[in-house]
Amino acid sequence: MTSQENRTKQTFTISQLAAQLDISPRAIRFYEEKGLISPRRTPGNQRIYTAKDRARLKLILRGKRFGFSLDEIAEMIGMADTDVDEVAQIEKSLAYGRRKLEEIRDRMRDLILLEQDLLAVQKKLEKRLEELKREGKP
Amino acid sequence: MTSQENRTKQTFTISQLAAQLDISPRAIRFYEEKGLISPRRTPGNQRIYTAKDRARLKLILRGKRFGFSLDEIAEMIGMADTDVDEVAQIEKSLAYGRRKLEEIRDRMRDLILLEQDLLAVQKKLEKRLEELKREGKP
DNA sequence: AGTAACGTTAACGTTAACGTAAGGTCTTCC
DNA sequence: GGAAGACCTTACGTTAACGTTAACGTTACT
Repeated sequence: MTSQENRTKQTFTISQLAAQLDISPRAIRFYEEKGLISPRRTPGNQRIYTAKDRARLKLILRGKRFGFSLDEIAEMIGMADTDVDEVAQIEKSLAYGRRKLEEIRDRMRDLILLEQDLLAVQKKLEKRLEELKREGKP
Repeated sequence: MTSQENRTKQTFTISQLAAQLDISPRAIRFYEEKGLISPRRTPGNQRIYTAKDRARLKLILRGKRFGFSLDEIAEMIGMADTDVDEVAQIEKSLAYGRRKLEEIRDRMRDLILLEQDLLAVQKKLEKRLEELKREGKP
């Protein structure tokens, strides 16, 4: 171990994290601008990300993959309106999160429907393909 | 039945459909520009939507809710590159659709993870809230 | 201590997915 | 048949989520 290497307190630079999560450093900085993460800094002002920060980023990306906007995600994880008092803010986030959980359950069902839709489309395409092939060489 | 009312061949105007699906007529026209739907027209050039068109729109909206872009959706349902020959196009769409189906299965798992993440966030928030309340009135 | 590789902010550019406004056409209903 | 209301196209505006320079500071290595 060179110096600052302590298996539990693994930290990353912005580009390391970006590579791991397959996004750009710019994207990560952008999420910070939006108030979704706030990593600590080195004395030289460079960002340092902990495993927790990484987990949060993964959550953000997951949310994104389901079409949630960054603003929505910000509310879900309770980092919005940091100017109001904390109790009110936390209660707001809790309520928001509960709504989003319901939404997620809806989406589960919806996802199944999407799957069925796509399966139906596939069947039709396969059928049409067979017809065309029969036409081609009868 | 007044005249053109044939329970199976229900048709809709653009604004009727928009209201049903809770989107704007402009959005529907936009999807058409993108090649996602192609409703028939009246002699006077107005769009008429069938139940099939409606189902397709629902599919589009479902796809959107999961973060698929309109271009991706276009490929999934087999309406892209209408200039190449049909067999090739259909095969392309089939392959694309299969990939997307896999993606959907991944997302199922992912959605469960997102749910767990959010539940974890909720627990933390609740805990923090209790702390704050204990502080407030000890 | 020099320098390559990486990091920082600031500011402008880009793209997808519509919104909106203008000006004209259809349909419907009296 | 004429006015209201819905529909049409065209075209420019808007917003979210980054991408892309530019101009400069920091870290790591030799």
